Amino acid sequence: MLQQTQVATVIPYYHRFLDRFPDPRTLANATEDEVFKLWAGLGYYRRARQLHAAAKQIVALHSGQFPRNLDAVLALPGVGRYTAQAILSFAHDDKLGIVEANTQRLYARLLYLTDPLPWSTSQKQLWDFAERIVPRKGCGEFNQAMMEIGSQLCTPRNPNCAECPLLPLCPTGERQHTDRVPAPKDKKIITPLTEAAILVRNSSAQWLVRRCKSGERWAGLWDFPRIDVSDCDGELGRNDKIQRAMRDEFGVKGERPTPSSPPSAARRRGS
DNA sequence: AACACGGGGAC
DNA sequence: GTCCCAGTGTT
Repeated sequence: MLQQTQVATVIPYYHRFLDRFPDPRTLANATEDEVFKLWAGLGYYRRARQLHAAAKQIVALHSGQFPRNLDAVLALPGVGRYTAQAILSFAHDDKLGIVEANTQRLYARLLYLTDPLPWSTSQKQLWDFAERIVPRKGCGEFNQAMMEIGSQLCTPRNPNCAECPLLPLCPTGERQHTDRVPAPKDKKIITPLTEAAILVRNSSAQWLVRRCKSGERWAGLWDFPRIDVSDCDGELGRNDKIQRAMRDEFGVKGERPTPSSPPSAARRRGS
């Protein structure tokens, strides 16, 4: 859950999830639908599917006991080097380093690493550093302490170098170069997109939904019929494309607006 | 190496 | 608005 998601956001989901799925076997026996239900709203839904698959793998290959060995943990779906080494260092104090958002930024500054962080050469330097600095004992606590310094003091903007115990060891902080190390990421280009969602309800208050196709956003998830109308010019063009999509893509015969039928709010808006 | 994946927090 | 978040898997 914590992959690319802030701790404070995760906490309520985490409690509800563990309440329902307290161990790998319970999770493995659940349906995907129920797993998704407790994940809904968190985003990155692939993680839910992978966690479910990981639970099944733990039952199938490890008798329902979470594996103790690095290669076995790394082989779980959705578990990469960071997650595997975090788990084993926290849970068993294995002597393993970690690089994630917080320690990546902190270690880049301690190394005065000016290369872009996505470069494989940068990643290697960060992981080598992470593995080199961990103590033989108390490694898990050390890793979490580094993450805490990264998140509470060594922040992306305006880090609190004055209160940082590592300032004497930090060339970036000493030179006040925290605004250029690590190197700022390339600006993300946003492509404008306008979509229409079509809400169809029958007399039993059931709503029409569909499963998103692969290659499409939210592939495999359920959604209202939804189409890209970015290329449409004005309400008439949009409604026309929506009508066609309803018929051709979704096989639904839309009720044609007639002058006699009272115009709904949705129709007026062209939604 | 670059990209997709999601929703929200912080400023 | 903009940047970023306890990354991973795929292309």
